Amino acid sequence: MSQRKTTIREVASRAGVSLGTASNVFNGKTGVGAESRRRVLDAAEALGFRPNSLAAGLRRQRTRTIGLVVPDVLNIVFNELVEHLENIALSQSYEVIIVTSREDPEREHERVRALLSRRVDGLIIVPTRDWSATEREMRHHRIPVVVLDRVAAQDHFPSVAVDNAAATRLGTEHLLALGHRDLAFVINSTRLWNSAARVEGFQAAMRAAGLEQRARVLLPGMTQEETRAGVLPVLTAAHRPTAIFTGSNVATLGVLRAVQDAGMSIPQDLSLLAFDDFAWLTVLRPFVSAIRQPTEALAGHAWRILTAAFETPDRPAEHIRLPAPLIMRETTAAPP
Amino acid sequence: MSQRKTTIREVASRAGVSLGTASNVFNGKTGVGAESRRRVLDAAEALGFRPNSLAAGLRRQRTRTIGLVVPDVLNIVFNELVEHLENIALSQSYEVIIVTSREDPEREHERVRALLSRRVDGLIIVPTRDWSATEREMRHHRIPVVVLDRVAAQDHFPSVAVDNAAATRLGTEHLLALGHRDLAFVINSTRLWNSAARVEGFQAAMRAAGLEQRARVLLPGMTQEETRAGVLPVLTAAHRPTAIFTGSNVATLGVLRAVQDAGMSIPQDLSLLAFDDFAWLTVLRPFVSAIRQPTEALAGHAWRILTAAFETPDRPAEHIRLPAPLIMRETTAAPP
DNA sequence: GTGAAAGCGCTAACAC
DNA sequence: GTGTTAGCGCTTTCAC
Repeated sequence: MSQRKTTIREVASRAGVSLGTASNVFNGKTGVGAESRRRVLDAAEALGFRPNSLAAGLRRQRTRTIGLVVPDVLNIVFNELVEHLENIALSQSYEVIIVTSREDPEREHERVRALLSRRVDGLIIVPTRDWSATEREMRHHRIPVVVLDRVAAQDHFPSVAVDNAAATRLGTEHLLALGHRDLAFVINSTRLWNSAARVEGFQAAMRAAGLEQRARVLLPGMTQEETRAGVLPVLTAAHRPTAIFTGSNVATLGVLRAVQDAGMSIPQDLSLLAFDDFAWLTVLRPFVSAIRQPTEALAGHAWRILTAAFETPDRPAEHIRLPAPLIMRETTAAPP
Repeated sequence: MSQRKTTIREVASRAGVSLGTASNVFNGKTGVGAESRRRVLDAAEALGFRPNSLAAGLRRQRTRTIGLVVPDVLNIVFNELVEHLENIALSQSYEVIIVTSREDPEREHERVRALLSRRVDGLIIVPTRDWSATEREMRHHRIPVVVLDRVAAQDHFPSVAVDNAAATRLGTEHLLALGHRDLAFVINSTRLWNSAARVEGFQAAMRAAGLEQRARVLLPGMTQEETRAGVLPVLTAAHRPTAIFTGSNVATLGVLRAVQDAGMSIPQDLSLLAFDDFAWLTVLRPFVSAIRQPTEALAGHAWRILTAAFETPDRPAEHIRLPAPLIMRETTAAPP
């Protein structure tokens, strides 16, 4: 389609210098005469020269590109992570290529292979439930990797996330202090390690209060619609919970719909505490109480660890866990 | 950092065939013996061969990659567009590289240059307010481009968007039919062509009703916070509007905050109609009436036009305008 | 300070 | 059906 792009060779010849000198100019190498430099830059400008990063990457064996694998790009938490990571990358002249796994292990594996083909220098991944094939691939290729958000108890790769168990323990204690005894924790699945940790924190707090048999855990599914359908019967049953703690924003949305279907009001009939906070929760009623993930700090750590691995490939894996603050708003009150 | 990756040459030698034959296998070329093919595939598997797409792209002068430029990745409309475009791309073995301009013309220009350096085959862009430099760059490089969402009256490049003026005209007529006479249209800026069209539709409907002097247009700024600050005084003034029509989701968020600050209730004190619809609008109260953009159809058209340009570089620019349906919910009622 | 030349990994043209 | 070779555009020695 497009006619041939101008090459560094053409720039050099127009500037009357050798190809090597032109290359040195574009790479900020010292030892190029001021006059030559100026002429190269002028020629590049005149010709609209855009260096071919394919060729540069091939030759240099480094692309200054990192791959970012997220389950999807509609989830606010991942959005924020992407946003921060891209800003950091740009400030250090790196590029980031975003791919999505859609919670599908096969697609995840395939997307990672595509990233590997592009010869990214490193990978930051929010893994799916079963990412063993992906993980094996990454290890085989000995590429620096940081696991973000959906971390396991002990990952082979360095990892960064919030302290999920501590966060839900704190939230549960808050609900307990309000007087609630029948609590339900709603989350998509416990096959995600971070979800499992959230459930654990909930159960630990209930156990500590001597309430383990009233600690219900609902696992309605990965989608908002499944959550709605799964939670509705629980809400309308005789012994219904007086408070619900949702473990993800997808679960929160599903529960809100179920509450709506059940014709209940929050917090009069039911208290609600959500994991993940964002703008709409503070402007439409009721203002939902939530646990906020410090996405900017998470992104910062992930980046730091990844780039440190570029310098020192065999450094021991760091595992960062950050606290997540609880923000009380209108949806948490004493039980009816 | 990483030791050398395995190359097609090593695969070929392990399979006992020539480099060219191995290449033919990976590119699905006909004319390779079944036996050779099998051995190449086995060798590749055994060695964990990942073809270097930098080298392939360099040689082939095509990357099967398209660049997608969006203002940011936190806006739900752009998220949906990204999501759909990535799915379409994948289904046709294309890759998409997403970059964000953050509403900054310089950053936009710089990001496009990066995309050009990567030798993407084509570009889909949701441009910033003043993208003349970016546009010039694209034209200079003669790369296929499709302008998405933020289209002008007559773009040089093919464009796809909703029919903004028709959508706001429809919405305004609805508000008028409810009995409102004092309307305010709130949007971030009219420097975006699509915003200008939305304002026009609003004004056209007001004019048709003989109400042009009561048609206020508020331009509080690009952020949610600026919107809140700019709208609040209007809400608390003596002659306040009885209905507000917001021209973007950023404006909607800002107006909702201002309404909150003013202690008003919707729709009792004020009606609200929003441009852009999404999940949270239907689950938190009040359920906001909105105009929904058909993002999947928009993405589909953009893709179709771009890939058509790959085949036929000089085809005349198509300009698609889709209708956007109005979804009435709880925030629009008769004036107080 | 500058230039010549090799080669990164691959595809495509061509010879066999 | 298979092998050989040139060369995509760049960076990087290494001479000068």
